[in-house]
Amino acid sequence: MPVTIRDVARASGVHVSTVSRAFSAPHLVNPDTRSRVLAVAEGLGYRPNRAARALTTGRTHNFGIIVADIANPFFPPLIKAAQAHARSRDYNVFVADTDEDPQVEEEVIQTLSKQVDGVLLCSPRLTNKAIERLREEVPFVVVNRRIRGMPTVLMDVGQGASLAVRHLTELGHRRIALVSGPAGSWTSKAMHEAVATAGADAVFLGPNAPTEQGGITAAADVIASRVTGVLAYNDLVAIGLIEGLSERGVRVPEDVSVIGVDDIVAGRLNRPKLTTVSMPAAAAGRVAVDMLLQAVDDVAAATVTTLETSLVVRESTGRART
Amino acid sequence: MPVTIRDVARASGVHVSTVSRAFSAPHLVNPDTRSRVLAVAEGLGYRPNRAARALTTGRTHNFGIIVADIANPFFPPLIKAAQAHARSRDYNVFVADTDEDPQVEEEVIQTLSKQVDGVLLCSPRLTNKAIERLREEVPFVVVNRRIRGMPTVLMDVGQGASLAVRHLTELGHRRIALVSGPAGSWTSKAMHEAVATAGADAVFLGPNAPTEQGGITAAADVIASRVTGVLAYNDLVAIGLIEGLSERGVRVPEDVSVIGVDDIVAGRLNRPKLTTVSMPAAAAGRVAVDMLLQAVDDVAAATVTTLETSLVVRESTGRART
DNA sequence: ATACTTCCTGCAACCGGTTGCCGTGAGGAG
DNA sequence: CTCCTCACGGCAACCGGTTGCAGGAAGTAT
Repeated sequence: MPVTIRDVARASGVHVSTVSRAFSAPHLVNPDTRSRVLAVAEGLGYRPNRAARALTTGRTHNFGIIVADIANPFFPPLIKAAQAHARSRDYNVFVADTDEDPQVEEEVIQTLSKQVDGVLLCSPRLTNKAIERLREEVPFVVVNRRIRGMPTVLMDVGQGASLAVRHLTELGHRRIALVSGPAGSWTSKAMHEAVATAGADAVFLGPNAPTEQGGITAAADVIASRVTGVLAYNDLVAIGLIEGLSERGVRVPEDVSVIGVDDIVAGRLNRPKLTTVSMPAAAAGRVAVDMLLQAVDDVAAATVTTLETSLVVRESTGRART
Repeated sequence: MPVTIRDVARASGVHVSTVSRAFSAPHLVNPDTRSRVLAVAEGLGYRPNRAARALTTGRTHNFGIIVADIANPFFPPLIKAAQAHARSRDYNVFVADTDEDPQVEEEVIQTLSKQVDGVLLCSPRLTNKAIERLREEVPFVVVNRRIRGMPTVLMDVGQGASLAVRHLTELGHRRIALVSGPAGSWTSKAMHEAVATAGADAVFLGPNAPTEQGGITAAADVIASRVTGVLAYNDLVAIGLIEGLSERGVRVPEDVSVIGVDDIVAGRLNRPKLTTVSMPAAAAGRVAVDMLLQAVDDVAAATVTTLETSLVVRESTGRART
């Protein structure tokens, strides 16, 4: 029922190969013939079948984006930017949610591998080994995780953490806590290292769940540690922490300053408005797609792009009481 | 380089058609042969190419989900649920963001049409006419918009609005405002009608931008209208409204009760925690995929599924002052 | 022993495009 | 006028699978 290239050929009195070339190799066909063919195609409502084309060209013009949890507010802006950028390059994108399950992640990569030219792995949960192996089947670009020899886009949370600590010390805070996230994540490590070397008197609290509840729970530890400035693993934790502190009569920012990471919408809506390390998620999405486009024809390239983060000062940080 | 069905055939000494059947029609091949073929395939790391398969079967085993804005917190849970459900039925999903642009929406549908078995249109911005036309090319299921003769999943905001109004009247509020959203949206109309017939003394304020800023701006109108209960177009508006009211010295819920719609994360994080009409987004995603699966082989079906909403009472509503 | 099933497998066409190769005819050079 | 070049477009094979058809082998009924 759908109109194919042969219908167009028949209707315009040329061979299918000519129709094909009219679309994908214009310089090889007489301008008059071409415009006639295009007119007929238009009239018939013909659209080239990309899947069929992929069969011979080996280019699907599709990408895959794999994330652990679409509903995590950190990812949608990244996906949105990546998708928009891909579209501008005439690529469509599959999006798959692995529900934090490495097993699912592997399966998804498998089923996607033949229908895409490359995959964006956002904070993958698979082991390095598994990723190396799957790389044989489809090109990857990894976001927010360091894997040797693989094209990578990193958002420099370490640098962001330094910014945050500097901001706190400039406000006069001497004792600072890092309320960290799950043990062993790349992000946690980078933050830990940055805070440790930032030259302040630092205490490390955690691991904690990377959620609002994790922050609420951590409030007691923060109070016990007698710090006046806190850098939280992410905005959700920061928001929970502020809530936990206020339940215990500690005020933000009057008594304790709190900084989050991610700059999600909820932080801007929070009262006090959250001071936070803003992640260049949209930029990361675009860069990753660019690297994917490059990886498509130049398999060897294994660049590492590191994106700067920035500090957004709002209302949850203030001068230390003297 | 990737291993094909012919490689497997050669390596296991059978014809390609036998390999094909070993995978997709097991009952047609001798159990011994089958297990031998599967073993060889496994050893070679063979994966059937779904795109190639689609060419002959006419089933791509892909769906498309089209939304106006992935970053709108309402959509990710829906996408997540739809994707997970689709995966359990062995379907992959494309996700496309149209940036609220009907033109882009149409283009995206066009390029996707041949690579998917159906498309989920979430709150489409296209005209009915355009959608009817595109329907010729690919089956649709429409979410959150009413289009005659088309499979549809609706979340009953009207019923949710009734719930909200009833909650307010039970708390003793006599004058109620509906702070509506953009003019002409299906949602706005449904809410308007529900509030108008809910039997309270109602005033209608708007149209407003469906954002936090829209809510802040509407605060003045709300105060001027001397209501004590408000139903906002969505949670963002409600949060903005609460902020706008508090800037003007009006307290929530002591002076005015506010109810939102959507139940986004930010509402739960807000202070006061937002009372809201919760939308069954995940259920909608699952149901929509089920309808899509059905539409794939039974083009005629044009069911309308309406999902109930529920009221989540938190802290932004309270008893009217007597 | 013959005829009829049933089960299994091979053959080859086909899905919708792409592309290397070749033939044709027009135009330019000599 | 002849020869060469080259732009154009047709032919057919191919991409990786699927599937209707047919045929051979084995089993069963007569």
